[in-house]
This record gives sequence, structure tokens and C-alpha cells, in this order.
Amino acid sequence: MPPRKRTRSSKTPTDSGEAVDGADETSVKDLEKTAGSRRKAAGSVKSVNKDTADYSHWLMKSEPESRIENGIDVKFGIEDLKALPDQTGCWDGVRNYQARNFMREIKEGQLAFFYHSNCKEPGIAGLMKIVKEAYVDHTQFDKKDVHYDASSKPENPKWSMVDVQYQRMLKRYLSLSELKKHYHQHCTNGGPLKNLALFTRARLSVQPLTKEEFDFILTLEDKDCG
DNA sequence: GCCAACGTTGGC
DNA sequence: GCCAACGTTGGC
Repeated sequence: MPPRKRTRSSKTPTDSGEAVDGADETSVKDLEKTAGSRRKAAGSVKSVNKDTADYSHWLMKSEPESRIENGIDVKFGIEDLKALPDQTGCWDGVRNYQARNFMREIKEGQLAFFYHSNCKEPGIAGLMKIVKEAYVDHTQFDKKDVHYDASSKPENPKWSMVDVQYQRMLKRYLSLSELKKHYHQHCTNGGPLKNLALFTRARLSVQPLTKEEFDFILTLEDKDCG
């Protein structure tokens, strides 16, 4: 599976979806309500819960290069978001409980980095803004969709998505390797990136950042290079 | 294309 | 509720 995502323009007819999601709303707090009742789907539920209070910024991964999965191209880079009507799309296809739970914490108006993963040079390409908070990801019910989930029932949907709007490209591309240098340095000498989820929880496709982490990363675009 | 790290499944 | 087997993510 790609990191996540395969966005369509967000002309989704889904306000029926929102009603359904309302019922689900409780699980924003007690994160694993839906999933966790069966098994403990994803590791540290409590750390997710405890930490999120501080998070106000996000990093969301998507693959900018073509890759065929179940006969469908999962490519969705920042240029693809920019090309949609209103430069807005829904961030569908997230199929990991931790990532989903973080998505449910995201508030309208918050900013997220658009991260390019599984490509020649992974890294942060640009900025987007959340324009709609979590609601039902309709692709979970679509048999034709790469991320169809036969185990999810419309009466109790498992997966959510948010809508995002393109804001701007970063002044320069911030590669994973450059970010990693700072991360290592901050681990050694102290610094704002020492707990960056990109490295401490590498596989999360929707990850939280503190304002300090976010601001530090943004200062990098004005520096000359890694 | 490889594979380490980690998430998920399901038998017991 | 443990844990082995399996599947996925995503850097390299």
C-alpha cells in the first residue's frame, strides 16, 4: 500500500456521511473505541491520546510517483492537489488506526506539510490547510477503490478523512535526508526536532507536529541548504 | 528490488 | 491476552 492517499476533488456528496460520523464522534476521545474493542489494533493508544493535546500542526504523506496497486495508480503528489478544483481534495485512503485517530484530532484551519514518500527523493514539498474536519471516508465502501475495506459497514464506518487545500510550495524542497541531519543533531545536542514523528514513528502516514517542530522546519526553507 | 521495522491477524 | 506468522510502509 502506498502511504496513504489518493485524493479526489472534494465535491463529495457526503453530508450524509457526516451524520454517520457524528455517532462516531465519541471515538475521537477514546480513540480505539471502534477498532480496539476487538483487538488492540494499534499500539500505544494512550500515548496517542495524551500527546495530541499539544499538537497543532501536521505532516501528511502521499506518493508523488506512479505506482500501480490493484490495477490503480496511487500517485498523488502536491501538484495533483494543486490541480484540483479550488486546489482542494479529500485525504482519503488512510487505513491505519493511529493515523486515522490523528486525523480525527485535526481542526479546521490548521496547517499540514505535504510530504512526498516512496519516491526518488522523499521530503516535504509544500503546505496545505485543513478545510474540513474528519468525516466518513466513502472509499472504504467502494469495491472498486484500492482502499476498499470489506470489514467496514456503513452503519459503523471505520475510516475517516479530512479535506485539505493547497497553500503553497515551500521555497525549496526539504528532503528527508536534510531533515534527518537536523534530527540527529537535535538528538545529540538538544533541539526542537529531537522527537519528530517523521523519525520516531516513521511509518505513520498522518503525523502530528508541535508548533516548535513546525516553526523550526519552516525556518529551513530560508536557509541555503542542508 | 530489497528488507527492516512495525502493524495486523488469528489460533490457542 | 499472548505471540507467531504474515502483510505493509517506505527508505535505500
